[in-house]
Amino acid sequence: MPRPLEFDRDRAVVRAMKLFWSQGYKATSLAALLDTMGIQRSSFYASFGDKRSLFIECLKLFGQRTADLAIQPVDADTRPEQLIHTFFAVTLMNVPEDRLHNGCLLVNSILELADTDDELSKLATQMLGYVEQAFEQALQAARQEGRWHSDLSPRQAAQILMLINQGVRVQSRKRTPREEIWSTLADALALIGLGYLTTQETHTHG
Amino acid sequence: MPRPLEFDRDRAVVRAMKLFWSQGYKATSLAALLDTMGIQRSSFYASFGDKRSLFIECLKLFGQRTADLAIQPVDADTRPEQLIHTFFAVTLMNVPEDRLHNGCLLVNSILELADTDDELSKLATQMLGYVEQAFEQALQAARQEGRWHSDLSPRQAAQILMLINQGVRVQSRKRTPREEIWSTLADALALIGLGYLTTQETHTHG
DNA sequence: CTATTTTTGTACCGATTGGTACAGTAATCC
DNA sequence: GGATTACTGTACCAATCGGTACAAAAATAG
Repeated sequence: MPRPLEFDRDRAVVRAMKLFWSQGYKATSLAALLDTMGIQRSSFYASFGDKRSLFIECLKLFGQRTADLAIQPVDADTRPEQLIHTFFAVTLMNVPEDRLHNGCLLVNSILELADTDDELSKLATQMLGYVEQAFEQALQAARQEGRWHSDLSPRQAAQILMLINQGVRVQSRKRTPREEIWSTLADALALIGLGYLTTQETHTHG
Repeated sequence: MPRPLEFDRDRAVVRAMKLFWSQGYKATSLAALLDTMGIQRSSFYASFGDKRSLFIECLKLFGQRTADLAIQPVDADTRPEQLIHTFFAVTLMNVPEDRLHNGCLLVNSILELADTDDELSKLATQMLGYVEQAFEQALQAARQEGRWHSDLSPRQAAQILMLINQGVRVQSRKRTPREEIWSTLADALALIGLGYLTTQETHTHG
């Protein structure tokens, strides 16, 4: 009976996410969202209900994607160095210039909304927590199978890893040169016994 | 001839700074500023010119205060561990609960304004750079006088220190328990050869 | 007193905010 | 065809935004 399918909903959410990612929640106006998503005002409220509701969708999407990257290679012969290396390569190094300067949507949102919208900030914090958990589990597994040795517990190492990760996202939001971020990151990882990166890494811009 | 002095200008700036610090630049309305500063609209524009100009003053004030804390103890017998320890104790640990959750105004501003106001974001980045320079100079001096030994250069260590610092500010903007931040920080510092902190630190709330 | 200047207190401005309402159109099923 | 539903497009809403204008009051100096 009805007019068949909607427009491409998933694409629209991804586009909205990218806009929130670069501009922040408050600074992204509804008009800008409609423009980027390529839909009309009426369709927007019919499909997403609210600017805030859409933002929640975006946070969850971003968090899911990020956590997936941190879990991905769980086969028994990959060393944790490789896991960490891949994570930072995909989310930081092998990323186009403009996306690099966006930092991390979760970190950005936590800082922006900590005092104005606790609920949203908490959600972003929670999503980032999943990433830290993924780190910890990977290190835990690696330790049990003798693929990682350190004085630190997996928990401790994961926490420091998240500290470093957050620091890097701030660093990339400034316009710090790629190579400087990379080399500092490499130095820091080496200290936790997760050294692996070299400064001669290829820069594949996607 | 004229009506004598103004109101207390410095106090007003400090109050504005605290508001920006907790809420961010965009989320802080002029009405809220006037209320906190205790002045009238007309006086505001006469004394500060602009919301943006006032914010610049606040960034510089905050940056100056923070950098001073990082330079302060330069006498020849203080070890860099003590310098770092004091820095984090004063700016993180011995701080009232509400202020802890504000994070760092510079970091907050860099993230919030990176895409909407390059000039402000650059300014915040610059002020934070002074802090990193202070770290580096302290480590440089300490190394020359044999008070610090590490495989890392002072530059490298200062960069990692800033990475950790930024990570900690994000961590405190989430509502991570004080003790957890502190212990992770202690673990991280120990790795750069700047271990000093203990988890039994006194919590002096000012 | 008068002159000068900085306050206070309102009133107002155009622009933009997120959100609602609704008429018209197009695409499907029966 | 008619019924139903999802779209486009526009008009509109109250609220808030940062900023300006200006009259009245208050505090100094002479």
